[in-house]
Amino acid sequence: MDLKNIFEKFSGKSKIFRNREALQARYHPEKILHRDKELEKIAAILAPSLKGEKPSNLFIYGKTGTGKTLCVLHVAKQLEEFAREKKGNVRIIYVNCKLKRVADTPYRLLAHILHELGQEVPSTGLPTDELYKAFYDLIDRRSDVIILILDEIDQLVAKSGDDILYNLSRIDSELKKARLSIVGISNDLLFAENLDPRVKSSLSEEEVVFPPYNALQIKDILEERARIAFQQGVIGEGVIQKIAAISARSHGDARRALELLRITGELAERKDMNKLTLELVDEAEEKMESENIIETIKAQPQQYKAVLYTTIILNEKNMEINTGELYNHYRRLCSQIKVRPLTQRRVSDIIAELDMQGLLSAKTINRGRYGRTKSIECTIPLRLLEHVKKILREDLGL
DNA sequence: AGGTATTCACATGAAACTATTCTCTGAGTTAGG
DNA sequence: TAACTCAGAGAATAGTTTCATGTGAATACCTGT
Repeated sequence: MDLKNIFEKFSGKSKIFRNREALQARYHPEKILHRDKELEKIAAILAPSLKGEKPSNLFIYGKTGTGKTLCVLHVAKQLEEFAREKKGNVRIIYVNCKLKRVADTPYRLLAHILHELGQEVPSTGLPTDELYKAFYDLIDRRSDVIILILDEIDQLVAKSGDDILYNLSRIDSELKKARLSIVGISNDLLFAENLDPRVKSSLSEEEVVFPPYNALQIKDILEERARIAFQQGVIGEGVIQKIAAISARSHGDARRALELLRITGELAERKDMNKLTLELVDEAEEKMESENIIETIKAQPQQYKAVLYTTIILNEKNMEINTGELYNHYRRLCSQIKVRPLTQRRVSDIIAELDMQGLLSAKTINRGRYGRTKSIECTIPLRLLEHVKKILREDLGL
């Protein structure tokens, strides 16, 4: 294989891409399409900060890939710039609560915020109260309006409860000079339902809901980005429509649509073609799915892999799998690979988690006199099964 | 036949435990004056 | 005597285990006809 060829292909000017960045999730386009209403509403809600008043707390709902984060950051950025020109004191802190080991617990969230504000704090060892105090002292030194954006806040609450939100909203009322308002962003539309009523009422003073994009809107977005990302004329007839249709079918996720477009482009490039075709879209869709599955499997902890492997094996034998059966075989596997088996209680949870991740499907069924179990099925597509088994065997040391 | 009561095989929940990582504190130790 | 070392107490967190309680329909068991 001539590596030089490959490097040349990638370093030289691409026949396909002009600016690949434009299709990446973190890319911030200048124009945000089909979100005028939402942008205006958010801006209107946050605007009082320019006068040094505290904006209402704001809650933003919408499924993944509906542009929530993008819009909020867009408004925030402009607000901050505007405030700087007018010598206002608006500070914006953006935190993504989902990031593992960054901001997914109260302590870490506060540590992260303090870090953003320029104060370093040890990663563990201190009582959380100390951090609340540090945060309080730090922001109350100046009479700023602070807008705290908590992205994927549902993840945080799911993991560590809503105490943090309560405490944060209380901090505001204790501040003497500064003002703190909170913008929460959530993928889960029902998120606020099981929140402490006090937190709920104080946090969702205002709400903005982001509806999913429809196929036409996604088409516009794709076209806009494609104009930046691709060389002229490389996109074949109907390619964009097709991608838009695919993603509209699955709740209008623009992020996935853009990813699909990018992968299609990459396939074209790798195959040294000079046009994106409909067939490539199909191929890209399949590739995207495969990659996602393989990645999530590789990222599983060992015990999860063991559970998954047993289900695959049992599933292949066409046996009806329930929790008990699975657990017995799992134990056998554990002794084979010399791993201490977990309790059934725990395995039951692991099954539920694998179900959530879509690697298998588990339905609880009642068989009356014969008890109650989960009927477990492996949902990994057949074409990947051999590959997956190989990976699992290797990782488990079989 | 119709109506209860049981029973199975787990599910689901809550609390307690274990291990790891890291800070803080104060007692004891050391080196220099 | 000031600086340093080091063990022990506390925290936060993840991942479990232990203990306790819940579930819902297929059966077993009555009951009166």
